[in-house]
Amino acid sequence: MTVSPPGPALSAPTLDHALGVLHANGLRASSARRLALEALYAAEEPVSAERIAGGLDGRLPPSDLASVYRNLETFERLGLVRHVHLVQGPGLYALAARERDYLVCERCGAIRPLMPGALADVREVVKRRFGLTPRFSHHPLVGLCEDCA
Amino acid sequence: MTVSPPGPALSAPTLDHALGVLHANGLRASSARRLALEALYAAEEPVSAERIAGGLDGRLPPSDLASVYRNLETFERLGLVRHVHLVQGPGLYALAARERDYLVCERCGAIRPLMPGALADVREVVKRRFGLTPRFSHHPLVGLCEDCA
DNA sequence: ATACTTGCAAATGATTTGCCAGTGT
DNA sequence: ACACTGGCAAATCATTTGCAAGTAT
Repeated sequence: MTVSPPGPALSAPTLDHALGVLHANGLRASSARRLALEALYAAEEPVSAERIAGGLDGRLPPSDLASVYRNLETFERLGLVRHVHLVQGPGLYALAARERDYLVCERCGAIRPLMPGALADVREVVKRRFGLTPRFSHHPLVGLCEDCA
Repeated sequence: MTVSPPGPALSAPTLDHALGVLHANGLRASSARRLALEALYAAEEPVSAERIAGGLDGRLPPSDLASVYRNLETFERLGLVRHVHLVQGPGLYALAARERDYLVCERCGAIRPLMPGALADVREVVKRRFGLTPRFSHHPLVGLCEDCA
């Protein structure tokens, strides 16, 4: 067990770390996988599989969409990545370390990422009262924003 | 303005009432529309457009799926019907008077309809804190149930 | 060498759209 | 009559699956 190096290691392990996790699980570090991971590290916001396959609009070489989906699923299984359903449009993927809770307006589509913990008490109330633990990072809290209500 | 007759009028207006609303909006009481409404009145639980088109598994004559979707949209516009997205599977439709809030497990798909008001305080907290008014009757509260957590 | 992977095409599921013939009023 | 509707086929969008050819280890 090694000591984490300084830098963004804890909040968002490096690409090398991700490749290490793949290797540790008997999976290969193919160029397509490297590319998908690079895209995820490069993107500031959650991105769709389509945008990853498009090389983030040309910033990176393009790759096959079906493979991107397959690899994203693999990354999720390994705990490296998480995706969120923002109600309209495709699912969006981000590094697990960048996971966030979201609020979405069902009418205008406005998306609002929240600070970690902002919904902690809501989650706790729902869990205690109904035995269901909400994951607003996967299925956001949906409703009408002030402008649309 | 007439006085509501006794009976289930308020909680779930009759089929005749629904047809009256159509008429009052210059829309026709076609047989396809009658059928879709009959299915909605007959169904105990929210139903998919597909099931309505199938005549509720044969209980009623079948009709065209695309038309069912178009008519359900019309009914929603008139406030007669509401649909809910239960995360997996197609949208489910029910008479507006039968609208309910739902809890859904993202893993096993378990669906739990709630008593009216059960989430009133949660909705209120989210509204005050973030300006977003959740509609758990349209997009349920999603998370992990006790068995899956 | 030999699994694991990719890339491409085709299938899937839910819903929408175009269009013309049919029908309620 | 005449606009509103229905029915049917085709299109869309996001995602999945099958499979033969390619490639990391």
